[in-house]
Amino acid sequence: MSTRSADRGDGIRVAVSTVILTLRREGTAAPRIALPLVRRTRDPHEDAWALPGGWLDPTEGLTAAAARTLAETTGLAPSWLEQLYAFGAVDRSPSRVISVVYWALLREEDAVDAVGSDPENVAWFDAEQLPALAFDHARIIEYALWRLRNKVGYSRVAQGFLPPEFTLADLREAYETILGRRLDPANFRRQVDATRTLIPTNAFRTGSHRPARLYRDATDVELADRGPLSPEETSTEETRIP
Amino acid sequence: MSTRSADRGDGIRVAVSTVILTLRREGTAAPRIALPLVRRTRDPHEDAWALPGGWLDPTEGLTAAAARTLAETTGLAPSWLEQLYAFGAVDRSPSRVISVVYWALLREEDAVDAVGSDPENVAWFDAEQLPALAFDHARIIEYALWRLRNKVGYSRVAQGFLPPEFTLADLREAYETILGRRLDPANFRRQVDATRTLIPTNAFRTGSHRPARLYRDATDVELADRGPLSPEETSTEETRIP
DNA sequence: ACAAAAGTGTTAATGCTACACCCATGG
DNA sequence: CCATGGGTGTAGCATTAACACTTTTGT
Repeated sequence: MSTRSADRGDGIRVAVSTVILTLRREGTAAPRIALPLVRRTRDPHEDAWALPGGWLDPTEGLTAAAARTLAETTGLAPSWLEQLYAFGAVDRSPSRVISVVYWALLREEDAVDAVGSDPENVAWFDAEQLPALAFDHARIIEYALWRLRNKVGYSRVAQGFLPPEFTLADLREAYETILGRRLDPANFRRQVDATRTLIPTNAFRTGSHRPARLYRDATDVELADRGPLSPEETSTEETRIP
Repeated sequence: MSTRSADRGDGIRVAVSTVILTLRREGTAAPRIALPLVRRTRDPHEDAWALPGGWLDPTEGLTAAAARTLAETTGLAPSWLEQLYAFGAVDRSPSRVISVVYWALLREEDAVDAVGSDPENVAWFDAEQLPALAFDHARIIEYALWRLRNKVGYSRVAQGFLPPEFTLADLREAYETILGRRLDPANFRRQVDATRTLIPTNAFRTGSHRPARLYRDATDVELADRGPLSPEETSTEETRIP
C-alpha cells in the first residue's frame, strides 16, 4: 500500500507501559487511588518518574508484555487488564517510539506490601499528587483515570479493587473513590442488585455494628464490559481474573 | 525496565490501517454502511481483501499515517478519525507486526465517486456482506462497527456521515442505519434538540412534501466526544472536521 | 440504652416510549 | 383534496434521587 521508505516500517521501536491502579487507605480516612511509578535510570529523562514498562519482545503478545512488566514492578497479577491507547506522536521521545499503554487494577490487600524485582526504583504515589513525569506520561495517567471513571458506570471494573468476597459498603466505597463523590447507600444497593451481577453469600462481616452480608461476583452474568468479544487474544485481552 | 533481548524493542514492524465507513444508498432503499477494501498484491494473503493501510513512516504521527492511507485509498479527507485499537498478537501475521487501527467516517456525497491513487485494487463492500478477509481484519471491522454503534449513543459521530447542513430526517436515517432499527421521528427530534448540539438555519429542504428545516452542527457545544482532551496530538487525534 | 451502620419503604421528579394529532407541500 | 413526511402534544411507564424509617450489632 504505502510506497514510502522501502516499505519496511522499521526504525521504530515498540514499548508497552501500564498504568497500574489500586486503592490505598491511610488509617480510617477515605481510600485513595494509588499507582506505582519507576525511576528512570537512563536518558532520556534520567531520574524522572515514569510508568512501568519496557520494550516489546518480538515473541510476546501485547497483553502478555503488559502483564509481565506489571509483575516485574509489583510482583503481582492484575485483577483487570485492558488496553488504553497507542501513543505515537513523533516528538514524544527523542527516538521514534510507539507506546502501547495498558491500564490495570490491583486488589487492595494484594498491593499492600507487594514487591517487584527492582524495589529500589519503584515508589507508589497518590493519583492526585503525582511528581513530575517523564515523556507524556502525566497525560496518559489522566486518560487512564478518565477511562476508569467512565467504565465504572457501565461495567463491573470496580470489583477489580476488591477481594473475591466483599460487602456492599466495600463496593460502594470503591465507587465513591473512583467517582470522587458520595453515593446514597440505599439507592446504590438497589442499583447493583438490579444488575444481577452479585451473588449474596451466607457469610457476614461482623465488626463494629450490624453485620454486613458478603457478596461475590456472578461471573456468569454478561455485562457491557466490552460488548463484542475481545478484539485480540480472547483469553487475556480484557478480563477480570477471579 | 525490561532486561530482555538487548533492550532494543525492534524486530517488530508497525503498520497503520483504517476502517473507512460511509453511507451508501441504492435507489430509494434504506442506506447501508459501506467500506473500501484493498486487494493485496503480495504475500501473505495475496489476492485477499484487506483494510487500507501501510507501514508507519518513522517521521509520521500515527494519526497522520491513518489520514494518509485514507487519502491514498479514497482521495478524500475524513469527517471523523479516531484510533480503534492496537492489535499485536504474535500469530496474527507470519512476521511480527503491530497494527494500530483507526476508524474513520466519510460524508456520503464525498464518497460517491471518490478515487484514490490505485483504483484498480480498491473496491467498496456492504458492511454486512464482506468477502473473505486477510489476517484478523474481519474481526477488526466487527469491532469498528460495534464502536460506531456504541458511540452514536453519546456523541455526534453520526454527523460524520452527513453534509454540513442536513434535515432531522437525514440525521435520523443515519442513526437508523447505524443502529439497525427504526426510531420514532417525534422522540428523535426532542432528544437531539435536548442536547443543544444542533443549530436551526433559516433554510429548508423542499421537494416531495412539507419542507424540512435544515440544521447545522453547533461546534461550540462540548459533548461527551471523548471527555478529557485527546491523549495524543490534540489537533487531529479525534476530531470532526467541519 | 445509644450510636452507627445495614437494610427497607415511599414519594417526587425526570426521562423515555408510544401514539394521536395538526401542518404544509406536491401532485 | 389527498397522500406523505414535517412537526407538536400528551399520557403511561420505568428509572432516578432524596430521605424517612426500621433492624441489628458493639460498647
